[in-house]
Amino acid sequence: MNEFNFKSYLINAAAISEEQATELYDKLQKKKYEKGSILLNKDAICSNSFFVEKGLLRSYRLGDDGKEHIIQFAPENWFIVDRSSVYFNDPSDSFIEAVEDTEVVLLKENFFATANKISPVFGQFNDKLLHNHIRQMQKRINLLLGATAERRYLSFIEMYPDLLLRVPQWMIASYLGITPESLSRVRKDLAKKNFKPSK
Amino acid sequence: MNEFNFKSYLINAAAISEEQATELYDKLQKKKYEKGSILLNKDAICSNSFFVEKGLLRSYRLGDDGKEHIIQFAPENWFIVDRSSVYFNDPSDSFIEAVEDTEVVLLKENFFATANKISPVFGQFNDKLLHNHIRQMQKRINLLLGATAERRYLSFIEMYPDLLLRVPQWMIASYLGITPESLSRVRKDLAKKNFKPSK
DNA sequence: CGTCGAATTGATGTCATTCAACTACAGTGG
DNA sequence: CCACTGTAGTTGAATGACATCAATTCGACG
Repeated sequence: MNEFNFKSYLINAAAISEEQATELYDKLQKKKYEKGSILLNKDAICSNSFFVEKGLLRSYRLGDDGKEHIIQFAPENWFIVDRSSVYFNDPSDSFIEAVEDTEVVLLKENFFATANKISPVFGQFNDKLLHNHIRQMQKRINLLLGATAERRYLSFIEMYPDLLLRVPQWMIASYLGITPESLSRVRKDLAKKNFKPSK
Repeated sequence: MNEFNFKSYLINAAAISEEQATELYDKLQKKKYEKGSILLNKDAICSNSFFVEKGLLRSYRLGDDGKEHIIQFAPENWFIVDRSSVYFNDPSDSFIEAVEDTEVVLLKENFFATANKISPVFGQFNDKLLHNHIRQMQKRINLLLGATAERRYLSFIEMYPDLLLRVPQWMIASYLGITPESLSRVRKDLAKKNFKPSK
């Protein structure tokens, strides 16, 4: 059993009883992916959410300029999914890929909808996830609208300190919307200014 | 009765029966705001959603640089709300302001939750609104990550052609994350390239 | 008619990109 | 075990996109 398994997540974060969580969890499909493998391809219809029990995923898309833009990272205890694709049944415009060897729980598109019939707690919890997602996206928009590369990077460190050590620098740059070269220079400047991300 | 009233919106967009819609609608509070008035202040807790029946609202926040960044426009038939503030009971970090004289329907924070008890259709509809919101935000993030000022502007025209004529240019610039001067130049270039936004 | 904010234009500055070269290092196969 | 290769990261110089600052024009409204 993993340190971060979906069952204890349900109990703790979603306030679901241990019996219900156990019953649900045992029915769910688990899967392992090797580093570098693709969990969702562009143009496919996303029919699962993934809950990460171990490892690290990322979702990204190709911009009109042909460059990768990283949408989200998902380390342990996070969900990742193309919600638009799931909900609207649209072909996805993004990829999901394993950054490390990763173990996930697969949640079919209707997981929360059907679980909601067992207990309304699930519906409420999904609602909470949606709102968290919106809040997080809004923060990101705020940063992209106003902040310099340096402030975006600092805010990234603050929000995802654990990822710093696990994600290659060029992916962080891609997430921030800058080039790897620029990020390298930002880091150099910060070092000069005597900044240490406690690593 | 307005051309765009919440009642017909409920019937058409939310697939709610005419009787239920009528019953609900008559209980709801309506309000008028003059151009320039503030519907929600920063640091206040947002306790309403607003549905615009007539006029135009915008929400915006002040960046760390002290500049306004526009988060959203809401013309007729749109909702506007600081969802994070409503859902998490956080003080809002944004403002909502009337760009034109505007008539709104006020939806208390628990409108959909309580309406859900009348019919699950309301819950489903709110879910749809949340997913639409997420999809729209994702599009915006994609643009901010990759696109030049010009492509952002073109995409704005495509998505909100009606707003072009109603919103002052500096607000569009603010929404796009560029300065009014830059937008002016972008437009000049487009004009030279013989581009006409069919106006 | 005079005032004020919106929009345009020009000159200049700044931040980030681009392109290219170079280093460091991990993985591969001889 | 060592050379070979490819990818990540760094650095420099030139370029480009957008910002800033300042001056001017335009148009709405009292």
